[in-house]
Amino acid sequence: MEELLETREIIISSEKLGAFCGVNPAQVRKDLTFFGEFGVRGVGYNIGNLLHHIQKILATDKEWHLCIVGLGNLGHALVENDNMRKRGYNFVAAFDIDPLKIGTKLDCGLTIEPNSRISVLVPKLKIEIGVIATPPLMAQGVSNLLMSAGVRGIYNFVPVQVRTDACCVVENVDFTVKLENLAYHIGKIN
Amino acid sequence: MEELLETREIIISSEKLGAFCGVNPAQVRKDLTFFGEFGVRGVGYNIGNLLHHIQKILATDKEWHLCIVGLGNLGHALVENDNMRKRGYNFVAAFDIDPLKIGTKLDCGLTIEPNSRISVLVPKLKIEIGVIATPPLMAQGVSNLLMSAGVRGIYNFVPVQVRTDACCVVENVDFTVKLENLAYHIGKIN
DNA sequence: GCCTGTGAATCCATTCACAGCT
DNA sequence: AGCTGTGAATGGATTCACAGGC
Repeated sequence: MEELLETREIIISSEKLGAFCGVNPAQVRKDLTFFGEFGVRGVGYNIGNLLHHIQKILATDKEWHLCIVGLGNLGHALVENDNMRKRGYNFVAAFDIDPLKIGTKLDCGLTIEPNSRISVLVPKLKIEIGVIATPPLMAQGVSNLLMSAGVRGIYNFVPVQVRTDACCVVENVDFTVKLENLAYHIGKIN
Repeated sequence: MEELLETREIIISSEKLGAFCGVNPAQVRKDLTFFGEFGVRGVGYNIGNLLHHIQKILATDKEWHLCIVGLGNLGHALVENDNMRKRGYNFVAAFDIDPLKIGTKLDCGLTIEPNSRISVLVPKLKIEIGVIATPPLMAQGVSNLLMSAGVRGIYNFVPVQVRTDACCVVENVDFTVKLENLAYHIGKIN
């Protein structure tokens, strides 16, 4: 989306927007009007303006504070991932229970804290989203810690279903799901 | 799903199956009958039998050969991930261009090979799926290499849209998509 | 009686087509 | 004339409800 700003155009039609991301122009308009009227009839959508509104809607106009729990390879990969940072998702704390890891400084500047500090650091650093990449058995316990510390959402990379209360949203990631898609499609072709 | 095998039950009803994964019982039946008649009227579905059929359908009854390209933190996390291995997705080769990494032995037993060996190792090891976790600029080049080497699917962890020919399926992973979901929901609540 | 398999009914998302604004 | 916003039409997926087999 940001790419569009780099073209010299100021205005874009639902037609072009649709072509750009592979959907029907009517779809684009329906979706957009669900949130408000951002276009001008007979003209189109102001790109900068539209982007601003979308950011508002997706709440990507603000900077989010995240923490990572569990610094195995995956945990590391996530904290160092600057794609997230670029989009406004900033890791401001890192937790683990391994005494060997605690105190270690990460490339991104964070120092690994013990899980026991979750309850104090989450409120202090205004952490809204907890990302978990722990061993499976720890996932539920860590989630509970995060929730009672006041986290509003949990991004779960552990292949385990995590139970939460209503005030906390969960998104699960399971790498094998998309692999199954691939496998299914490949299997169908031959 | 496998978890169900561990319960003492042998037979399960569409009702319970639905409850188990949060869908309507009729949905369960419709979906299953699409592929065949696996249940017994008045009784239910034999769990072991059903699992077998599903594995057949999803082609998870066979062992898949994968390779990883790009061994940063994420690449490491993926190859070492035994959740994939358990489900039949086995990494049988690892590639990188960094001369410092080439020749290194990974915990999983693989030795990192230079990208230049992709074209020979993919056919030799019968690799069907290539997983890419390289820097963004390399992603397209690596994909081309993989495709011409005969890979049937690409699992793309790089935040870049990769073009492929029809004979090759792509699945893209972007960690920020689910973060946007979280952010949107959290934003709506308060 | 119980639970599957399935046509019919319902719901929801996508698309069409046009009225209305610039 | 051009393009948005939107009711109406379409189509696909979900759910209902019951016939058929255990």
